[in-house]
Amino acid sequence: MISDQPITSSDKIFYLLRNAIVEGSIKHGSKLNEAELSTTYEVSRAVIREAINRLVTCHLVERKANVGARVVELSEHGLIELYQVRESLEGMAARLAAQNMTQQEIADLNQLLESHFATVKPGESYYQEAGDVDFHYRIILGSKNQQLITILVEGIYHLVRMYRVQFGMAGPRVTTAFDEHKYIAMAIKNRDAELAEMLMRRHITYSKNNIADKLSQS
Amino acid sequence: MISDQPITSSDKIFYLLRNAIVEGSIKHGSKLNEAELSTTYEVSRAVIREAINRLVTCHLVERKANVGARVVELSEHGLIELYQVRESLEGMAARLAAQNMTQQEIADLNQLLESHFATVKPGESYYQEAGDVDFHYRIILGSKNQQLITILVEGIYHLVRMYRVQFGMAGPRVTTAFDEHKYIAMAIKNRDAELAEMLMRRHITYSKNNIADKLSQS
DNA sequence: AATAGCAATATTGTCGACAATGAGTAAATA
DNA sequence: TATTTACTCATTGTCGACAATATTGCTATT
Repeated sequence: MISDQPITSSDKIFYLLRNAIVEGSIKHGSKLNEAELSTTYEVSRAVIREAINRLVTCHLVERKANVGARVVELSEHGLIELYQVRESLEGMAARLAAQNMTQQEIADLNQLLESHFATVKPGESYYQEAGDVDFHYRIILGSKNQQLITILVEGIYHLVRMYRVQFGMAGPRVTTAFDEHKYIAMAIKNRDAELAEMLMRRHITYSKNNIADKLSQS
Repeated sequence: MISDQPITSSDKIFYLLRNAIVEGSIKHGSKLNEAELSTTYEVSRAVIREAINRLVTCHLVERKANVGARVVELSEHGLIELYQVRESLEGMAARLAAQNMTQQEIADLNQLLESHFATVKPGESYYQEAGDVDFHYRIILGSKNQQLITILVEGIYHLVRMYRVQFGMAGPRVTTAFDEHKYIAMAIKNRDAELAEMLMRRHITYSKNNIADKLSQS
């Protein structure tokens, strides 16, 4: 799979801004001033506008006519909504993955889990961050449903990452999440679409509740 | 709910183009030439670009750097994928609607069904077109999940309509679809989220299969 | 002092021109 | 004749300036 790297100016600015927004160096809810960005990044306003439009496309930014663009607001309520959508879409992704992944892809998925099991120390948060995302991505791509892949990879997942980073969601749930992943992988291996969907939905519901608990404490 | 009408030039062009694409007067898969559109609609290329970007946002158009924008291609395979996503998202919408719709909204929903039942003659395709969409919209909005609403109303549904129009999907299934709607509404009225989701998923699966059968005949 | 209206300013929307890139064509070479 | 290469043309990307709109701050009036 050849990934076309950023050729155009707007591309670069888009990636820069997206990173800044996800990482929080541009705060959520803040306004994006075109002229200002234009001078700081040393490109024309047209480029900035183009980049902002692409940010709108992935739901990281909202724009009002004649008023301007703002980074989306983050809230506990918004996070719940996001996870409800994830539950629905990734459940379907798991179902389709059980039907459509090749034997090779399934083997790779299991190998990924084993390598994680080997390297991860209990209580370490590495797994949650990189490994978890990796696992979910493989299943999403394994669905082979382009519509689904686009919505999740280009739309939802940057928002998910934004919440993870800015709400500081790493923490425990490492080992339990690992087991959940294991069972999902097993269902896929058995080509049990029903079960794969159900387990994935439970997996996401669990982590939603886990997050909601944490937030209400703080 | 106050809907802000098209103020800006790009707005108008966006709506015009979207209509033309959905209705098929701009063919699926065809290229969008910026200069050409600019002269026919008598606006600058900037507003055309803006409009095209918004079409990209609702997945009706795809753009490649330095090459240009094309209307998405329609195919039987693409339609199946679309309906899988609908099944997943609208299932969740029905679940949430059962939890979140007000008593008033539920009453209105039932009244809508009754008025359809009164006016619709068997074999008439009116119901499929307007009534079906109306029913589904109410449930989507009833979910009260903004993320979900945006994805479906701004993204998926224009594509659905595009397939409906251009693949000529009206046909029968009127009366059976009506019954399915009735049972979904009942589940929502009883606040049975589980059942509402299940029935909605089945409803969409049925119509997917119905369409697939038709297409393979022709 | 509070508010309404108005003027000044800041910001976004739109425009036409130029630069950069891709696509198509014809000539040149093997 | 097939293939490569250089050139031309068509199309998209980027720019700075101007127009239209929203926001802000001031003044006047009650």
